[in-house]
Formats: sequence, C-alpha cells, structure tokens
Amino acid sequence: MDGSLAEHEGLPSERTIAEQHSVSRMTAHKALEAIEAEGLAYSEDRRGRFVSPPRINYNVNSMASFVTDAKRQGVEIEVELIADKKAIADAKLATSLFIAEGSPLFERTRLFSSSGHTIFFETEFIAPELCPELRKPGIRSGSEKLLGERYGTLGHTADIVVRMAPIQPSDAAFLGVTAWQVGIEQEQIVRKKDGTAFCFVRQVWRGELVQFSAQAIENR
Amino acid sequence: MDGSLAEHEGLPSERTIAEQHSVSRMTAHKALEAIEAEGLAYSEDRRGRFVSPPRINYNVNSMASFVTDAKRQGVEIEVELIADKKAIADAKLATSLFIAEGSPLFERTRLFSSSGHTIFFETEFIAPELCPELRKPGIRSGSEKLLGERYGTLGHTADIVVRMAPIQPSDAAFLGVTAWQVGIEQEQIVRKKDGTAFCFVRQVWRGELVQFSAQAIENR
DNA sequence: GCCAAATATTGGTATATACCAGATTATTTA
DNA sequence: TAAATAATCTGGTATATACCAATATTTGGC
Repeated sequence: MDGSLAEHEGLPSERTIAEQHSVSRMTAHKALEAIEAEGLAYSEDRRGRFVSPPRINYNVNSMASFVTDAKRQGVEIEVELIADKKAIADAKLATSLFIAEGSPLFERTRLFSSSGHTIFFETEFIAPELCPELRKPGIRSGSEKLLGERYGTLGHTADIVVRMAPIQPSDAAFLGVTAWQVGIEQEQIVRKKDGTAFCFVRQVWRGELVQFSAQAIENR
Repeated sequence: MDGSLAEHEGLPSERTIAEQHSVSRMTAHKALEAIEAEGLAYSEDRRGRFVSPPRINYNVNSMASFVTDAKRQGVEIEVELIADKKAIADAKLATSLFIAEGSPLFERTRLFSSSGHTIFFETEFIAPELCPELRKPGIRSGSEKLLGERYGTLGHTADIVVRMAPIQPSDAAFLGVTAWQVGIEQEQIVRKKDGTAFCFVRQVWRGELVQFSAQAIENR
C-alpha cells in the first residue's frame, strides 16, 4: 500500500514485533490495533496480520451504488445474501415505519465484501402493507421482488442518520471482526413520494476500510 | 441521558467497578472505553468518568452551520480561535491547492465546544495569491477577512473526503482526548466558481459525541 | 473558621504472565 | 508417497501488578 509493502503481505507476529521493539506484547498489540484503525493493516484471528489494500472510496454524490462506484476504481465487490426471511416489527421498527408492533415485514441482509473481506452489511426491512402497489398483478409479492424493486419502482426520499459507534458482537460476526471495535452505523428510513415510510435500512461499515467523498455546492 | 442518570453525573471509579464485577481493572477499563465510544459516558483524566449528554445531531442538508444547527436543538456551541497565523504550504497543501511548496498561506484553527467539551476542531488554510478579489479596495486583506469572508464573498464548491481514523497525538491535544482513539476526519478543498481551489479545510471530530443526518432524494 | 500541607483517589499506561482454540508446520506412521 | 499425528505459532483475551501525575479529599495547625 505504501509502496514498499505488497497488499496482503504478512507482517511479523505480535510477539516478534514486541521483542524487536523491546516492548511487551500487550503494548505491541495496542499499537497494531491503531495501525489497523488507520486502515494500513488487518488481522485475521490466529492467522496473522497483513497489509491492507488502500481504502475504497465511495462517492456519495455519484448516482452509482457502492458496488458500481468501487468497480470504477478497479475494486470488485462481492454481494452475498445471508438472510431473506419474514420478520416481525419490533418497537423500533414499528415507530420508524409507523406501523403496529408485531406487523409482518420482509427482512433481507446482504454482505458486501472485497477479496473476502466484508466492508459492510446491510439489513433492509420492508413493510408489504405499506406498498400495495408492489402487489398489483404482474409483480410478484415475494420479498425478493419487494426489496429488489424498492429503488426501481418507488420514487423515494430517505432520512439518513450516520454515527460512529462500537460494533456489537452480533454485527461483528457478520463483518468477521472483533466485537466493540469502532465502526460506522447508518440507518435510513425510505419514503415514497407521498412521504409514507415503507422501508428501514441499516448498514454497518468497517470504517477503517473506506473513505467517503462528496462534492458540495454552496449556493448562497 | 437514558433517563435514569443525569447528564454529567459521576460514575464509580474504574477500580470500584472492577471490584463490583469481580473483574480486573484493565478489563473494566476496556469495557468503559467501549461505553465511551457509544457516546454514553466520557472520562476526564485523573478526575473520573461522567454521563454524556445525548449526541449532537448535525443535519448536513440544512444550510445552517453546525453551530446554528446545534442551537436549534438547544445546544450552545462555543467557538474558540486558537490559531490565526501565517503559514507555509507543505507538500500536501501545495498539491491540493495547486500552488508551489513554500507558498505563503493564512492558517486559522478554531475549536468548537459544548459545555467545555470540544466536539471538533477545524483548521483552514487559504492561499491569498489565489483570491486577489479579496484584496480589492475596501476589503482588508488580513487573514481574518480572508478566512472570515470565504463563504460570503466567494461562491464556491467543495470536494470533501470523510474517513474514520485514529486521532493523532497533536490533534488529540486539541480535542482534550486520548491519542489514538478513533475519530472522524474530514478534508475539504474549497473552490471558486471557476473551479480554482483556494482553501483547504481539515476537521477532526470526536465521532462518539455526534451523529450526522441527511435527507436524500433519489430521482431516477 | 481558614489556610496550608499531607494523604487518598483518579484515569492512563506499561509490563509480565497465562490460557484459549484455531491455523500452520513439522514429524511420524502406515 | 500419502495420510495421520504431534508440536508450534497465531491473535484474542483476561489477570495482577506497578508507576505516573494531576485532582480531591482529609488532616493538621493556627
């Protein structure tokens, strides 16, 4: 990445580095964690530590999706569907979508990875009761169709909230990452043109692997 | 913040918590660090740990500045000017602004704090050679004027890059925070209407204290 | 009651040690 | 040669201990 080290090249072990620098292993471990947080290296549990490829840039202004945008940089993103099922609205979802707690939902979770490393995952909840237009004749009403067409069929706006937060253990498992390490969480409430919320989206990103770019036009 | 604890209320010490949970102090320390990263508590070196106020929301779509936006939520932001001087373009600045290394610049750094806690700081570099329009008669050419009027006088666009990264020691000192804890870094290259870059802005945020919101309009 | 000095407490940090369980490598066996 | 076994190495984690230096608190003297 920095020119002198090849991507995915193995680094010396924590114990070796600790000894080389006359430092305890715990200290070396903490230092290496900071290097990981810089996006310069990544670790695989019980395998070793390796040089990271450069951060992937996501231009949030580009009309393109993350996958398309990455491809433009020569980075291939693999998308894996790891959950596609019926779910029930919990308190938070019910409030967000203005539906009753316990209402049926479709839930879909996908992992977005690059060369085997998950960059982020996304869970979408869609309320079929809120989009009858997707069930009119000729359109299947399965979750695949509902969720797959949410962008195409329904013009929409989205309320987005982004925060930096430690990654909870269940999310860390999806990302293949140590629990409590800090990441980026995004939540969206997607609305139809008339303002009705019909879809809730949650993303959790490994923040050390990406950077976000944008072009702002200040017009005053 | 969660209803049962008052903002800025003191928490038990690390040693006490460790003993209460039959856990070593280091373990308690790590757990408390995660709680800080959630934005639920903050620590002050050698004083104790306290309950955090809720995260401040910054609506990036609002035409308002962070200060104004916070005020709307009832949060008063204090702005402190901690540097206002002449500087010299280093390699990075020179490249960003398309000027020669060593060119004169004005540099201004301001801290943005809420009830004594710095939320983020911002350093601006402006190249006077790139905006002669600010030196025409009637406009002072001091850094105060140059930087103060950059938004008002010069219509502009900005190229923005945002990344999650550990906070370097020098930046951590500004923020009153432990070095290497993870934060949010933002860099902007501000351009005039004709596309000429004239200003470089760098912000470092304590990501655990804020959340960013936006409204997206998807029009396809 | 007031002020100064001594003491206790605090978070931050570093060390040495230990265990875990999977991954990797070396060795042995058939 | 190939497969099975043993030894080694790995990062992740937890513990007990220790020191630092600033802050709070208590104590002592007047």
